[in-house]
Amino acid sequence: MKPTLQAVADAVGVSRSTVSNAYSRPDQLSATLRERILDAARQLGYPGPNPTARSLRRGFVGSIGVLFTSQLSYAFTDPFAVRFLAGVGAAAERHGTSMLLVPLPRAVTDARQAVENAAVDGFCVYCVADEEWALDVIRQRGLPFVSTAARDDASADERFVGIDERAAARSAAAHVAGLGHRRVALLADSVLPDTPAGPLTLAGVDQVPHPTTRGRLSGFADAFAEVGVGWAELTLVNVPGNSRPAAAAAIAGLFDQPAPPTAVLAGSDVLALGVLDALAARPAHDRPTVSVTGFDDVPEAAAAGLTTVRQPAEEKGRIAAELLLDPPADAAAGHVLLPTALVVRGSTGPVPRS
Amino acid sequence: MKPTLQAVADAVGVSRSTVSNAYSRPDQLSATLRERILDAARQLGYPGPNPTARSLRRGFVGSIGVLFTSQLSYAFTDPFAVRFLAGVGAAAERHGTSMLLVPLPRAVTDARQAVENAAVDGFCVYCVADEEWALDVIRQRGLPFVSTAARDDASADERFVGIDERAAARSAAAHVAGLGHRRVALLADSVLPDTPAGPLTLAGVDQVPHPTTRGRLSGFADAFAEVGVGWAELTLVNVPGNSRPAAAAAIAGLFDQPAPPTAVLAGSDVLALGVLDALAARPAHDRPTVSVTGFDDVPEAAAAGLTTVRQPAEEKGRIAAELLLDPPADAAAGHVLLPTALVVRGSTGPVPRS
DNA sequence: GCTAATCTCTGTATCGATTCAGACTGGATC
DNA sequence: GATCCAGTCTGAATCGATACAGAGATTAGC
Repeated sequence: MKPTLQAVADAVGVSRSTVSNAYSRPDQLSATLRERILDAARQLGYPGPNPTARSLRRGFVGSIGVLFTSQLSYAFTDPFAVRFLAGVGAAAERHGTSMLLVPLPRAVTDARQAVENAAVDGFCVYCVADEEWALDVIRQRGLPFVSTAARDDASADERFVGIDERAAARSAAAHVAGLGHRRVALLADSVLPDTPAGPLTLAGVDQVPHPTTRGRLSGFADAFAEVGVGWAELTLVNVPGNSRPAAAAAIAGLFDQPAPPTAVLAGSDVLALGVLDALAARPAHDRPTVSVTGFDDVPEAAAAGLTTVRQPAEEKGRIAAELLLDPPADAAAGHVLLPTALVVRGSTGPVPRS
Repeated sequence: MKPTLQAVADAVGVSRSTVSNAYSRPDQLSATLRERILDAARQLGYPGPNPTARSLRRGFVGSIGVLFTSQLSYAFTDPFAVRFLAGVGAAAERHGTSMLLVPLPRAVTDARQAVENAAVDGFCVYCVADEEWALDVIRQRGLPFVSTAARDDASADERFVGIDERAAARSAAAHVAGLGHRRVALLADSVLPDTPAGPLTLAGVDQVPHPTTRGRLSGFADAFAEVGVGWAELTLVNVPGNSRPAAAAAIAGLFDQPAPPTAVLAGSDVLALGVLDALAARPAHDRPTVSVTGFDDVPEAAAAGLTTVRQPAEEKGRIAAELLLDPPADAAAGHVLLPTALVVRGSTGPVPRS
């Protein structure tokens, strides 16, 4: 059994308080006594104050949680998420705070418990799916949090960092529309929960539950509405999961249809790269010329020559953590909108004449 | 002030124990009473048992620490580290355990404190630099840990997962030696601590403090010793930090020297890619033909056509976490050696005749 | 009908520290 | 010589739960 602080106190013949002070408040006792205590502690093999006990008494933990509403391993697979984490990590480092990555079980009840049991002082919520229940739990616990997806019902004092998803998506779509494309497919991850991969008919974009996805699809639709292409004329394709293979599989059949799309607007670079994969997989003589756009501008996008919308990934993570760890006095400053930019590369071009 | 478990007990008129049981041991009380308690808790806004208090009493935390003996942001920059983390994450997920990423301040005293204060049940130590002090602290705390770098002084019961660095490196070097290269540069991250970038003279490879680096350099040296090229004839190049730009900067001057190396063996893919960057940065007419090898086989390596040594990254992370969370009864099983494979791609070729 | 087993629930001890009001000592101040 | 003060150290209260032995009430077994 490891000795406790009490054991050290007994060994030196001082009170528990004094030993505690030797560790946490050196100015509260004479240097000589402090040395004596530290020596005794070394001799006894006292590992220093127990972090958990300390947290309990102090009322804070010294670590922030990062919540991915999906598999934890996903967080490391998605290049955008990784860069986001890097940003959070940089801020955490600056504040001497640890990051707790909490895996969420599939079952909602278990997932709620996971959030309830996380020993953290606050959460950065990186949203990849519907997260409302998670925010409920966090609020219930009375913990501060920063969200990265704009929600309609967000109260004014909720901290947020993100982009104008709709405007950003619109810029990409306007570029494609400007190139003359009118037969267009929109590709998104988990348009509706538990829906199979492939084309999907939806009365309107407002049916999409996930705010980020809804925002991007709205932006795409906006740009095409402007050139006279209505929502019903756009092909919406669902991908279950944000991965290249999933996107490739979901889109594959589309190009063999009577009037295939001449452009595919994807909700993320990962999906867009999957589309490029699907195209590359076809024999050269049967490979349609399709314009493809992504979203995020992950490192791989540049290498693949993908036209995409850039958003500052690390910055997003860094600011999310900063907002959490060092909340601005002004509530308005707690709502940060980051800039985006359309990055045009080789993956988009004019409609081929055929 | 959030209500405590006691408050709920009072509201319902039962003992604290019973409320506790309602949460943690539903089988210890009648279903009806349990419902009554949970209802009251909801009404009062009780956030559920305080995770810290619970951890203190239970004696464990439910999370494992991942220790990077370097900047935390590095962990997300190095593709190999990211894949390692993904593996740890997958295992953590399986066990319902969280991962705590602990940033380490530069100053050793502060860094020690960070490890002392981490609320975790054990550590996966991903080594990027000398870690001996960290292991000391962990041992002192009496926490279990798994290391990924083989150390000479490791006691038999210490858990470990890694590769035979020396043999793996040797395979790469043997390939290059077989192609006829004799003027060769070895590139490694932080050969000696706090040493400037660039060529470095070292009496022998045993002077390198970091076991992983030492292992790989030894392997390189082994292969060349076999074809009659001694340690002194090899050019050792130090890179401060495992990054492409750093590697490019460190190697840049080398090709303008009288008898430039015809091959560069790098201690990691990231460094090797940096070498390729440095070469690509030169004007075409002044670009020497240099064989380059890496180590790890990160995703980018394939795209760049880099010859490298593959080691299973996620597997390493997964097994590290498994060894920690589910220790094998047999001590020998706690020491896992993963397979490696030489992957020959376009970045290596015969010595050009000039 | 009596003992044993089962089900619920309670009370007390405990996890390992931090906090804060105050006791004590030995100068400095006037 | 009384007062004040700064510097040290102590003790009791507290953070918010869980563990475990055991008290009562029921049910089961024979």
